[in-house]
Amino acid sequence: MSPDNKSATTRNRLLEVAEALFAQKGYDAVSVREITNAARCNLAAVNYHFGNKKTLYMHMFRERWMSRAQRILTCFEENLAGRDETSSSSVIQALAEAFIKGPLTDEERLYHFQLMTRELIKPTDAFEMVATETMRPFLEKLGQRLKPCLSDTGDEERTLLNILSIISMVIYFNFARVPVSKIIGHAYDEPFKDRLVQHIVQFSLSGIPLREDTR
Amino acid sequence: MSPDNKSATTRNRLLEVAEALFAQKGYDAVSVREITNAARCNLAAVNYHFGNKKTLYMHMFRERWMSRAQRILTCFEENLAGRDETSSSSVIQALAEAFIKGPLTDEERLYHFQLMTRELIKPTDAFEMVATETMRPFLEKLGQRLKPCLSDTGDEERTLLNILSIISMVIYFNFARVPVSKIIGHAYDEPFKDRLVQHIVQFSLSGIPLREDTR
DNA sequence: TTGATATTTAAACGTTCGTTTGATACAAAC
DNA sequence: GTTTGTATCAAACGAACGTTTAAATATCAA
Repeated sequence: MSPDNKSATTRNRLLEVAEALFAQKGYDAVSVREITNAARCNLAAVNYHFGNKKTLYMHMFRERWMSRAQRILTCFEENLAGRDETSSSSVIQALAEAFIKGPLTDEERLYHFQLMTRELIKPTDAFEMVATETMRPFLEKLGQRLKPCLSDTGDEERTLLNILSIISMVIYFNFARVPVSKIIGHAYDEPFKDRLVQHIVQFSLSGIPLREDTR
Repeated sequence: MSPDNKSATTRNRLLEVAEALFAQKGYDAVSVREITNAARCNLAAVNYHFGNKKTLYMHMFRERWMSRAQRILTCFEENLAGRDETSSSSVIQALAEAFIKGPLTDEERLYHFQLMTRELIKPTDAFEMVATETMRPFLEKLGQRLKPCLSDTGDEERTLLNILSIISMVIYFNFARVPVSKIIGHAYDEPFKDRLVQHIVQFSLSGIPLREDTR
């Protein structure tokens, strides 16, 4: 093969279509024939390049999912670089924007969350890989950014729960786009994404706006 | 068949094991043979009682998932009946407890969220059914309870986003139990569930605790 | 007890699955 | 020109799939 002048090798096409199909349908619902047809190559190519279907899945997760997660993390830090890094609202806004607006196309973001959610429901070896190599470092970095902003309650667990709650909103408004769109009544266009980011920051900082007599 | 003296009929056993298997593995990963073996009946029983595999799935969702969602809703209202119904913290606590502690066994709750999450990733006809018959009425009821507590910002959309944010935490801390457990460092025992409920209420009411100079 | 109906059974249907095989094409190396 | 290694191909393998069939069995009112 020529070294890497063209990235659309059979191997790369396989990884690309495998990701789309596995994300949309799930591992068991996608056949090797479906993948190789979409990648315009021979049925045996999966076994030649990756050994078997399962190993193709693992390589796809490592070479596509994790590198994209890295792009989100990079985006988070770039968002933060242009702002006041010691402000809690800056950190939260940078986080929410990295996920909800972020460097990913709508399609990429959809696949990204579909794949991760499938792993959450029924973890495979890919989940362990992602947990140790991507999630934990990300949580650590996020914790380092946020802890200086939090009032020190002396309760490490509470701090973690607060961080996880922010993440829960970011993830929810990303992954449940279809039902959220239906409930709110319009699509995930750019103004609405801005609105969502603003809402997440505000909710994280002060919760829901209450009437004084109903606490 | 005798009317309903014993509920462990072949039909009911099929619905029961189908739910567990579909939740754990997903529709495509479960074979009819696996279901009928687990239900200790003949391979043809699925087609005799339900016509085909897909219809078994739909019946399972209607007769098991939705009736259980109803139990959660009932639990929410019972939780609320014993408290100050006009207090926002009471409403949020009743909601969080209904889901996180709730009337379901750990196994039931796991299946419940696994099935719903699979529908969120890749909706089937079951999702439409659940959305109109279960989710929308639930959201309406929750809105009626919460709106009197919220300061009237005159912004209907913001109110909806606030409600969805509370729901996002409730769902996240339920459905992502495995990674949350790993991150926090211990299991979902009763004290931790109480802790979670308390955290969700507090976070919803006032967000994260901040140092004054880092807003 | 009989006849009708409901349910269960073993066996087979045709299809699709993941994987393997052996042949072929095409480079660069010697 | 031959060798060597990489890549692709069509064809076939056995296994498992969802579904169908027809016979056997169970149930129960008349």
